[in-house]
Amino acid sequence: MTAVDLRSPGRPRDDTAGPALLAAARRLVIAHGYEAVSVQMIAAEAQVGRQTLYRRWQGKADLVLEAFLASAQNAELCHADGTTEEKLNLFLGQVFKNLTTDGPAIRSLIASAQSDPDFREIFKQRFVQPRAEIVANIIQLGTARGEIRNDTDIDTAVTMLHGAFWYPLLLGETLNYELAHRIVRLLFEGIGTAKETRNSTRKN
Amino acid sequence: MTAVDLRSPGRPRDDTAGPALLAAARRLVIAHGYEAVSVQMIAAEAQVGRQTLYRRWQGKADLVLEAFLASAQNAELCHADGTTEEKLNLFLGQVFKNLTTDGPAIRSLIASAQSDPDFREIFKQRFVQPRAEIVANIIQLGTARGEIRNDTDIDTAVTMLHGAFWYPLLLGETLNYELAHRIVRLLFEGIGTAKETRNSTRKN
Amino acid sequence: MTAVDLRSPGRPRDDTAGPALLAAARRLVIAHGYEAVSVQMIAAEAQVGRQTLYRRWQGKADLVLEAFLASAQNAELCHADGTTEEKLNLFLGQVFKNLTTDGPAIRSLIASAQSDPDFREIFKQRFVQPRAEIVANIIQLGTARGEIRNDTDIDTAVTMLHGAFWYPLLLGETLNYELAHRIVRLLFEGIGTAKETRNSTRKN
Amino acid sequence: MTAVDLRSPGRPRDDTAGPALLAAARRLVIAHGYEAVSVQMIAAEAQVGRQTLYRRWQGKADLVLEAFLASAQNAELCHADGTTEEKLNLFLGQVFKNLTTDGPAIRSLIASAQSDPDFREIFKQRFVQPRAEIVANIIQLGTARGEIRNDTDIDTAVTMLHGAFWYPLLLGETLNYELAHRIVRLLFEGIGTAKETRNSTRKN
DNA sequence: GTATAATCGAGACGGTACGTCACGTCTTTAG
DNA sequence: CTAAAGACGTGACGTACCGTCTCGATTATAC
Repeated sequence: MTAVDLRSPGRPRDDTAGPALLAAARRLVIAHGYEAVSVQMIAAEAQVGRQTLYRRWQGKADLVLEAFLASAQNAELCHADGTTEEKLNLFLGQVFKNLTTDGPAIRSLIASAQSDPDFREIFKQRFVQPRAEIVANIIQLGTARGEIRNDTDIDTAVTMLHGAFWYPLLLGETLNYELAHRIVRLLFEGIGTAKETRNSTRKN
Repeated sequence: MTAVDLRSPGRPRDDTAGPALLAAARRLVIAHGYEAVSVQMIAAEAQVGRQTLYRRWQGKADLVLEAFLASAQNAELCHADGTTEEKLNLFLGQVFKNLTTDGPAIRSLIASAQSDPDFREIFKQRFVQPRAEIVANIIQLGTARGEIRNDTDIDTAVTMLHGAFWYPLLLGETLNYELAHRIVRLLFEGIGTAKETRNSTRKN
Repeated sequence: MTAVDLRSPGRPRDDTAGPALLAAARRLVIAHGYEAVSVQMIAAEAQVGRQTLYRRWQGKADLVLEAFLASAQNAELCHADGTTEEKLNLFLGQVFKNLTTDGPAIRSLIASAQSDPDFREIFKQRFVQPRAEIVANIIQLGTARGEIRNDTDIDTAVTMLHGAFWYPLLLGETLNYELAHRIVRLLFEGIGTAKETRNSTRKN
Repeated sequence: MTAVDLRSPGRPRDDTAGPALLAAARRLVIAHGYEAVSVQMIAAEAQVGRQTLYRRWQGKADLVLEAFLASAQNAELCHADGTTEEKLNLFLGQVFKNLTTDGPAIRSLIASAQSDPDFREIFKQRFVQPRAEIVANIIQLGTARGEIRNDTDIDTAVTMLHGAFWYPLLLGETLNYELAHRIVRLLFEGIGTAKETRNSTRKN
């Protein structure tokens, strides 16, 4: 009774309002795209007052971002067995699957992210970083198992792997399993013929 | 001599107005970002009527896109001599250099591109495609010269190379020569150890 | 008691905004004329957002009309004593007095009214009709009192009396008491000499 | 050849352009109303450049006014025989007939006239005055013939007669022969009963 | 109980930018 | 020098959102 009750007086917030807004935002942005959706529409869809939204988020961008971060959260797992190549295939395949539904919306997001550095930072931390770490882990494990060259530049590899799907995503091209496999394949093999010259050229 | 005179009647368009608008748009968007710049401001900066802008472009997005497309146009051909790797390094280096100044603005652009499929298509055709072809050519030439494996999946290679800079660009990370080199290096070498197994696995 | 609370939810309209807009409109239109006054100016003069204006009226015409309708509203009374002729004199005199200040603005109004049938209808209902009824009442009372011929065509009489001031008003001529008296006089006497022939000519 | 040729050099004005513009203006204003017709439309309808219009008139109002003044010119003189009452009936009937077609357009005109004093003056001189004189003449002749009381206030009578049709015209009501007759009748008879008291009341 | 206080939906508020329209002027080539 | 054509700068229009504010009503704790 003493320290327990720190709740402020007054009517407590409606716990259903937040989730309802997130869901509404997701639905509408997927349906019509970020720009075409107004704060008004989201609040109406959630059957909530507009002020209730502003009480919880800074504005549209803030809300919509969270709506999709939440949805992308479940990109965990991937601690599957199999070779490193198989694991990367699996990872990329899953990412592609998610982006098939959310793609346009995610595009909308990264769009808005461009106009706001803070937004971009949050986006990186909560959306990009986790995925980068998964890939980094897979690759690192691969080097330990001898499937990945142990002088591999992991950061760059991660960058390329992700770029390989961000790029077509942003251009509105379809992401399918076949592309995923081709990307992973290429990443493993490289395009060069002169494999043995590597050590010498690497010097400088 | 008869065929010479195809000019339409009426006062000809002011040839300085278009470039002035493009330049003004570039300047302002670089300075303040896409969202913060209004059509009014651009017209005023260009010392031109607002209607003159609408006579040449659909709206702000259209104009600003072209402003940066034009600036990127001079990504000249890279018919430099040297090995394929050197050429790719050079290409990527140049792209990075351009993006160092225009990066934020380009980000603004691709942002807006997301909300409009038509816009995205134009963006692809005029900004992405030309660069993709340059890289494709370089690689193709490389296969002929034996520097690139002749079973290389060129499309995927191009995708990866571009993704490799779009990705950090959109995340607001710095693009420098060192990254360019690392990307090209990795693309050549691949990350896999089992180079000899390639032909067998490639079968399916 | 339950029926008392019919107020709609949401923030109530600012009761000062409407009158402020009307007053601003009146002031500006009198000062500069209808055409020279923009919606922007009126809103600014009233220290009110432009949208607040559009929330209450269809547009400039609508607002300005009401601004002058309101000002003319106080043309009620006239339930003065006296003979019918004195009452008509009083009525017409009052109308003239009002039009002396508002004349130019009213002209602006009826001007715009011509281009919009809806506008014209409103104008009739709220500006013309009430006055017509006042006059009709005065005349009807006059017939009961034996001051007006009981076979008088009241509608036509009303039309003539009003036309008698609309006409000079629209032509920009001054309206004074003397004119008012002359009109009423003429209306009473008629211009014909052969008063007794009336019944016979009336037949056809 | 010497003194004869005072014509200025260069291409001569196209004499058909002016009339074509007037006709086009009349047609369009009758069809759509003054406000809805743009200078552009008139020029296009007349198959003439826009500048050609501005070379001959100040602007739309100027042109349209002349277009209808010209059309009204043929309000021929009504030197018909018959009693004064018959003549006034005939005159008013003709005016009403003209206004049946041109009414809406004339309304548009007087509308615009309100915003421009010069315009209004021209309108009065060329449209109103001639008709006023016709009526004045008829009445004057009537007094000579003993059909009109010789102490009649002619100016006021003229004003009332014209107001009697301007008023319903501006309110968009139909003008027909029956109304014309009722107006003339009322004007002759007056509405008062006490005809014999006239001379005494007239004193003051 | 009765304050006090924060929440809720609703909607008006002052702003700002948008894209359209018409204006009257200016600038071409052709006659 | 005029003609047709049409681009030019200007400025008002009405619409759409933005983020804030102000209501009455509701729902909790605190006295």
